[in-house]
Amino acid sequence: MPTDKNIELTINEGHASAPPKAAKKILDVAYDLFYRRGIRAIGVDEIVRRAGVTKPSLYRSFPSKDELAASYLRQYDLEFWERFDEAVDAHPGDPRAQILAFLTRVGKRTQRPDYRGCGMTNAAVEYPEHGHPARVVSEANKQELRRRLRAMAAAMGAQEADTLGDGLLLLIEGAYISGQLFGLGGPAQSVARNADLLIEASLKK
Amino acid sequence: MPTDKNIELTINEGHASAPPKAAKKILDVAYDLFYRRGIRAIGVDEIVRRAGVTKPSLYRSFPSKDELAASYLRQYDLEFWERFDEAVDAHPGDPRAQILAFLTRVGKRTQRPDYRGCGMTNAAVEYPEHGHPARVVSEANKQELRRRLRAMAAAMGAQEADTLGDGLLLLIEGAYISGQLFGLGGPAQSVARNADLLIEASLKK
DNA sequence: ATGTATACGTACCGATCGGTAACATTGTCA
DNA sequence: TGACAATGTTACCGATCGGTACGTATACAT
Repeated sequence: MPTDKNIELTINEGHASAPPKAAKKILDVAYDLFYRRGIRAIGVDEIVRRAGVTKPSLYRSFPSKDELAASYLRQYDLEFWERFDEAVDAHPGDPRAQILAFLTRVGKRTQRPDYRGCGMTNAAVEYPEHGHPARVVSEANKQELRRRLRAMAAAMGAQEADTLGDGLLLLIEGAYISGQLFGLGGPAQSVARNADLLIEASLKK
Repeated sequence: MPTDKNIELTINEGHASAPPKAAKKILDVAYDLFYRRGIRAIGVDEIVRRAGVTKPSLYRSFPSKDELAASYLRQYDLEFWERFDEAVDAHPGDPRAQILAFLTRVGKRTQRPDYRGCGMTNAAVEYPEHGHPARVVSEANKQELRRRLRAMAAAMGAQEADTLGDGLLLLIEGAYISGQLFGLGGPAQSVARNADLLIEASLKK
């Protein structure tokens, strides 16, 4: 009598001998399709077809397509913070280097041929209605990102720490969007350089 | 035997005594709905219903929903450059003041309760497929914006003019997205201040 | 062996999607 | 009055949308 399969699925995983559950295959396929082509653009039929399962299997693990989309974003959230913390951990006690390491990697990813930006950002654009399950996850992720960027700006000793933190967030969001708008050679490749200039200007007395 | 009603509609308009054409009502309603709620989220039935016309009228003036979306964006493009040039014309020969005037107004607009970002940017997120009619218009708009920002950065005398122009574009796109993600009090309100800092840093020898 | 619970599939639902065929009505200008 | 173009009306199309009722297969415990 599972109360919430989606959550169970994220905390469970990897019993070594457990057969590949249908829910996992569904979420994996949904992740890929939702991210690459958009949530509204993908129907549940295509998801179950490519996952090699049937529709009732989807609706036994996920209460609705909207909730499946929210589960996709929760998974995205996990992997996002892995990437973020990887850059942070690489430069202990040096927030400026942490930011630049993160943005250097973002800038590189945006130059990949089929880069599709940030799944969180894209979902918020697709679902402007407040309270939509997917949007709720997206907003929470961005709030937390903003909080951390402002904290890092303060740790750098910026005079207007909140302004700098927000400025970095604007550059990041701009890189996500420009990456998928311009493709190779687009403005997103200079996100780290511009962040560095902005930080420099914000630290100057 | 109209070859292209959409274009005729933008160059015509305003015969004073002409009865309000169906095509105009359709485009006006589509503009509002597509911008506020998204293109994929709105069906043609809702458009014609709210426009007080019928579906055949829509398809007599627009070959498809995708082309209607493209027409909406062409209209958006016109109004966008009106706003942009308004800021430019207010400060002749002073590109830095032009940028800041434009960004100050963008920052203010992002703080409105139901701000929905840039119609161009949103359309590109909704339609990642290359060659989609809506995306084509959106990409052209952004290419031109990039070109102008880089030219203005060069006119300011920035050492890395292209880097600064691209940095300003990143801030702008970030403001569009953050405006609809965070609502009131979001990071987009500081876009002009951050742009000013970035420009300052880029001009310093 | 038999009950029981879980996992899965077949087949279907009403609603809506974008788009069209065929015809009636209107206003304008000659 | 007649011709024409624009719009409206009604009804329809096949495809797809998200979602479900219901039967079946499998595994395990007793």
